[in-house]
Amino acid sequence: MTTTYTGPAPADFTDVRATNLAVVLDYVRTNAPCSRADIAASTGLNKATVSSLVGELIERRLLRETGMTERRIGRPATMIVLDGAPYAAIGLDVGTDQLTVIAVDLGGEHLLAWRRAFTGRGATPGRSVAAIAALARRALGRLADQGRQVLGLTVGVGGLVDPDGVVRIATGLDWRDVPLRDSLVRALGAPDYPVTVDNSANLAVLAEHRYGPYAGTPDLAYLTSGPGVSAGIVAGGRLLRGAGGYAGEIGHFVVDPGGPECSCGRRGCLEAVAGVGALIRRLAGTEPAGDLEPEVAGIVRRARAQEPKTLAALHEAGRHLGHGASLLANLVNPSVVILGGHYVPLAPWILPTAGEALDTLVVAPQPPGAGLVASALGHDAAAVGGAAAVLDAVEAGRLPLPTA
Amino acid sequence: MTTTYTGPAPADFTDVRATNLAVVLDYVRTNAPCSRADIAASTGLNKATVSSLVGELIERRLLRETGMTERRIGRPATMIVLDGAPYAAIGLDVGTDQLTVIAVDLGGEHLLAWRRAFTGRGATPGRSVAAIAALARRALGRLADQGRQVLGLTVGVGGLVDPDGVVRIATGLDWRDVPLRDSLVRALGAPDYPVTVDNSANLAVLAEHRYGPYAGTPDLAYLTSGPGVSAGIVAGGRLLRGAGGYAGEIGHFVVDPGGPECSCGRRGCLEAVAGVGALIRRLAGTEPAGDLEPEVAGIVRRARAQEPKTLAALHEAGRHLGHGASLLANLVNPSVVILGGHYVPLAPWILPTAGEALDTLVVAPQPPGAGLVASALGHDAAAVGGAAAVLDAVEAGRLPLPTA
DNA sequence: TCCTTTTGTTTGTAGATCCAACAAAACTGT
DNA sequence: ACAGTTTTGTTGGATCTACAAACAAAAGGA
Repeated sequence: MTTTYTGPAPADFTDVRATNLAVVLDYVRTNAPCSRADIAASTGLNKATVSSLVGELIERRLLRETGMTERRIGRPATMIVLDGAPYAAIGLDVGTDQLTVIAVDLGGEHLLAWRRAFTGRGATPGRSVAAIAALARRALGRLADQGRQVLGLTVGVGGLVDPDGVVRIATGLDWRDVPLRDSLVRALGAPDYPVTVDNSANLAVLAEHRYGPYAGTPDLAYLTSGPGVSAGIVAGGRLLRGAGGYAGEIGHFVVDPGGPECSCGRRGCLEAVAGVGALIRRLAGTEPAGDLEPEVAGIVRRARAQEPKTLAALHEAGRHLGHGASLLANLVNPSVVILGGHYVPLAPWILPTAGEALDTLVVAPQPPGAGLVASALGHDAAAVGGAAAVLDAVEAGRLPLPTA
Repeated sequence: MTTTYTGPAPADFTDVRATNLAVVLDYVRTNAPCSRADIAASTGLNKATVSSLVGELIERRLLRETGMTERRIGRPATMIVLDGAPYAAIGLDVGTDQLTVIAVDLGGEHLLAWRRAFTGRGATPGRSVAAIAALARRALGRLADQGRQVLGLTVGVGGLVDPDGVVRIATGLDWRDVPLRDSLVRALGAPDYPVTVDNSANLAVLAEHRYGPYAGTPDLAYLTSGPGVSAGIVAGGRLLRGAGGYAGEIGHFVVDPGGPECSCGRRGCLEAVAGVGALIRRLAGTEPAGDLEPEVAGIVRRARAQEPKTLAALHEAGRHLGHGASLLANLVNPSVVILGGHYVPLAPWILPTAGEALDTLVVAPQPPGAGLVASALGHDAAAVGGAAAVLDAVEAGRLPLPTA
């Protein structure tokens, strides 16, 4: 007899324990090194409870005591830090022209960061999946050599990804309905850690939410461009996924009905007027294929040289991007909209006009410092975000087994 | 010593209890009448635990046993239902031309539904607040006569409302920075139940989420028009508020750059091309002031008579509205976008073109039945949503005191 | 009349937090 | 040098809650 009740889930002692373990873990992550007394005072948990929680986390090798102590009056505190050694979280980003894999420990320290050339478009999905799995296996091997237990692997793809890890549409890769998660699970031999697939922009905003200058801000939006334009949104402290997992599709929002033609058949989509691919097409005259980075570097060079045509194109793209950002700002009201991906090197020329457009189009009163900023995390944001997603899951209660 | 830690909140036994009380309450609400055994079987809670929880809820007069029993083999069950008598939740919507107050019991049964003419524009905010308070007092008096305890009062306003209940901007009322919540609390004599203020569209989508045909769907968007156009979004089962509480501002999204002028100074805002106010201006030729309902009724009459100009205008408004809805669909990916407010009577002529526009503009694969629908809740949605907000708070743990 | 079935309570157990008291380990002052 | 102060972290007991299993209650069926 299957129950069809889908309302709120009942709670239980293990939930209380899991919640409080996560609270302690989160506190140590953001305030390390700290003492048990600090944790108790700041979180409101009882000292005895904190001792018990810290004890369990040490036993599970998530935390570690250091010999460090502060020179103060009173009994010296035994300081607690995250235990960097035993675990690793892996994020892997599938770009059109390269694969990026990043592994971090609990504290966010990079354990490895590899890039590999990759021909996303042109190869069959099967070959691409094999290449992705091969890179993942290499990273897994390295981490196994270090004696680390893998907490999870999250793969980012620029496209529509459903909750089962099937890539519905990824124009940059020419993929349709590719069951990436299942394929990877099979290729990696049905590992015991969770393997998930998500949209790259979703992962990038998770990276910002955990490691960026606005870390912990409950409402963030992230706007990025590979070949297309896509948004990731954190609202109320959680990733906004939507009913099918397809939230954040801003690329085909029409900002300029008379503008250039878009790959979707319409005219003046945000992607077509302010996407990095479109910028390259307009400024370099070449069809953007393969690695976009040198092309972007070329644009930066010409902008630095004050080339009028380049500056004008960037300013106009900025205006349109500000228009797109205003949509996010008005609909979701984030504390800040972060520009990422290839926009970051172009930010000095894009941001002024984009910020101006945003300010005139946003309805709500904006606190000072709100608005539009460039990401400080660099190109690996999506891969880092994949690792962040794994750590989010761990902190949400999926703790690794004790001494497993 | 103020703690500055803002991470996840520690849990406690009382949280477990509150959660499980809410689970039982929610189950009975959606499955009444039901027995203790039903609850245990469906929620997974232990029979003994359910007995304890139901006992407490009966003691607090939120549930009630009925004599009813089912004729089956085995010991007959004592059926449980929501206790309709002791409590009331009040929602009050402030329109430009009328006030609506609704009171419901725990089960959503309407206890009263009053409308009153109201001159929002023109009167000073002080006078308007006095009128709102007067209507609330009348409703409170009626409920007190019935011996009901008030669980809360939520007031909806069409405009930007910050988390403290200050109405930052409400163009329909000509308000700026009106501290409505504080004023009401004072006018009602600092009552012991919570008084809150929220955006009308936010409340309307809460009403849909609780009482509409899509009740319980975790991702919903609501698009409504008074004089302006505004959206309310439920994402991941929770209302999307944003950093400042200003989410859902879709009215000044530019859908037609060459279109008619908008009150905001730009051209072709969604509000200016598809707002009900703009429709009236175009079709009736009159400046929409005061009650919009008869004007809308006039448009419906002319549409029924197949008047070409009216039909064309509605179809065009529908196209633009579909464009606006596509933004919501692409950015937030709700299961469905619900058209509310004055759009409901116009839906037969708006929906076809709007749905068509939406379908061509939405990027994500849509499951059948998704898309655009007209609200089934009627004009009182925002007021009902105010009451729903109160009940949400109760079910989130703010249970009334036992025998208070 | 006895058995079966289902309901709801009772009784005891386990787990987790909290409180208060205490022990431990430093610094401080005479 | 030594007691007093201050802060840390642990220990034992009380409390609260959910759970499991046995049991009592109330019907229908044979």
